[in-house]
Amino acid sequence: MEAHLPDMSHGQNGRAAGRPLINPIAALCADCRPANRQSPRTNGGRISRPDIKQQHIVIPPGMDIVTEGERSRGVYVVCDGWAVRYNRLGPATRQILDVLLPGDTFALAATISGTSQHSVQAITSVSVCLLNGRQIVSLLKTDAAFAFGVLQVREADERRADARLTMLGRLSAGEKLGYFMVEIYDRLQRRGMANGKGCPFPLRRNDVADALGLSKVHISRALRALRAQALVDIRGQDMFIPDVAKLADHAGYAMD
Amino acid sequence: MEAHLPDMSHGQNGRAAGRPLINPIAALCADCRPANRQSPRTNGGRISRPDIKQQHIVIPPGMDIVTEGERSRGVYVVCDGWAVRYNRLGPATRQILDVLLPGDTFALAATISGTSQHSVQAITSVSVCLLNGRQIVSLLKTDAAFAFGVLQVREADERRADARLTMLGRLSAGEKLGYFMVEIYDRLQRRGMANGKGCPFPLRRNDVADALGLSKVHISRALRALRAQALVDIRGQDMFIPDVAKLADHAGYAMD
DNA sequence: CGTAATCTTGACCAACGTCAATGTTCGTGG
DNA sequence: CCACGAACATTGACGTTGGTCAAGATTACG
Repeated sequence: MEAHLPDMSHGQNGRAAGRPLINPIAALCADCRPANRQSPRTNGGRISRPDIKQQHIVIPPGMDIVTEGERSRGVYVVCDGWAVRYNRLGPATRQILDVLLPGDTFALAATISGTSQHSVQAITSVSVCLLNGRQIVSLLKTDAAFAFGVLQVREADERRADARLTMLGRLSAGEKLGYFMVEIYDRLQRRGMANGKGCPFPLRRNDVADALGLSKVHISRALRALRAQALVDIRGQDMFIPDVAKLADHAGYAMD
Repeated sequence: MEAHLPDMSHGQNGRAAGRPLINPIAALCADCRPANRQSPRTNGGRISRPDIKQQHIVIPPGMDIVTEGERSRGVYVVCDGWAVRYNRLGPATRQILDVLLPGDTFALAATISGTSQHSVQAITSVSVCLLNGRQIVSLLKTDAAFAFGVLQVREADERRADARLTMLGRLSAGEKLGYFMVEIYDRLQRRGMANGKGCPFPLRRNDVADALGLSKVHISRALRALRAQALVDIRGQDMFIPDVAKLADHAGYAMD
């Protein structure tokens, strides 16, 4: 696999490449989110609006934060920990749609449409900030700059989703696994949550399998192959990537 | 496969189920789009804004309308014909991300971020309306109701993308094919472009293969199996679905 | 009517899934 | 500190799905 999957960067305008996109919804919770404190950039003077009611919740590992079909309780910001967004297809089958990392938001679509179309499960212990859905919607309907900022983040998410679809459709198991891991590494690295050689990785083999549409047994085999090529390794709750560029190249992941 | 994939409906609020979401961008081109004329519902009095410059273009089958990496030329509305949004992974490999039908829009993300991350190819002869990107962006930045409407459509698209990811990851070839066809039928039917038993289907086996991550040979085999079960048939440029509910059930597609 | 493109079919093969046995890790209580 | 059990991970053996190759059949179109 030589060709590269589409660019995953968050560059927001050709001229502003390199500046990460600020999520205006996550910014509402800037005071409570460690990942935010590290990038106190401009966001139109809208850091921390006291009029949006907030509620902090800590969810233990394995528990669902929102469930498919349930009525929206508001918009969530992940302050700490990892979660996954998933769909269930049967009692023993699920597809993980995305991994949610600190600084990500979820359940906006559910808030706009009324009910959630997917579940979100805590992988580690997760601390979230719940924002008042009604107020978010009214802000979106009246504040164009806010709505535009959210739309920008949405479009960037859509690119990531497109790239994930491409890799699910066309890569081999080993490439999928490499792609998945380097994508997570890259996202964490941009948030200052990775060092040059690795980052946390609390997902189980089963979770990885559910994200890539493979069996957990095959994840073991594919990982062994990647390990043998010194592309990536998982030890305990952490992943190590000896040469990020090499892994990205192997998986067709465009870094910048 | 008994369980259903997530609901694809465009119901915009629990209370407003059944009313299709209006795409505010497509509405700017209401006067030129057949599919729009059939649903002259309220969209805040914003039907047809003469101040957004428009240009009509007809693209012959097989030609790219936008190309990955190229600078945005504006936002497009499909007035007539079919196109596909895709990523190329090599000279002989591509992944189709979505099928674009009359009434759909594309290249908004490219307009917001500067360059396009994917290509769009005409399947049939396609007639599009090109809207001025700068003016769309300035409208998004100043008109909150407009931006909110676009965000709503985006969220609905994201649901469809989530469901597609789920099916790509977890369904068998036959289920994927059934899902793909009934999804297209459903989308056309909502736009009044299908009768009770079928609809146009100008895609080649190769296109279907590229959309589902399968080989074109296997598409033939899977189609034969579906045909044998009287679930769906393709004859020439049209598809026929004897029993839509039965096919939807087979593929785990949630109709309403 | 002839040529090119597309579609179908069969034969064969590689990738991945499933099952089941064995290792490993980690938390818990003695 | 050690013993135990539960959850998770790895490995091997084997079956199935879907890919590849190549040869006809069909369709579209000049």
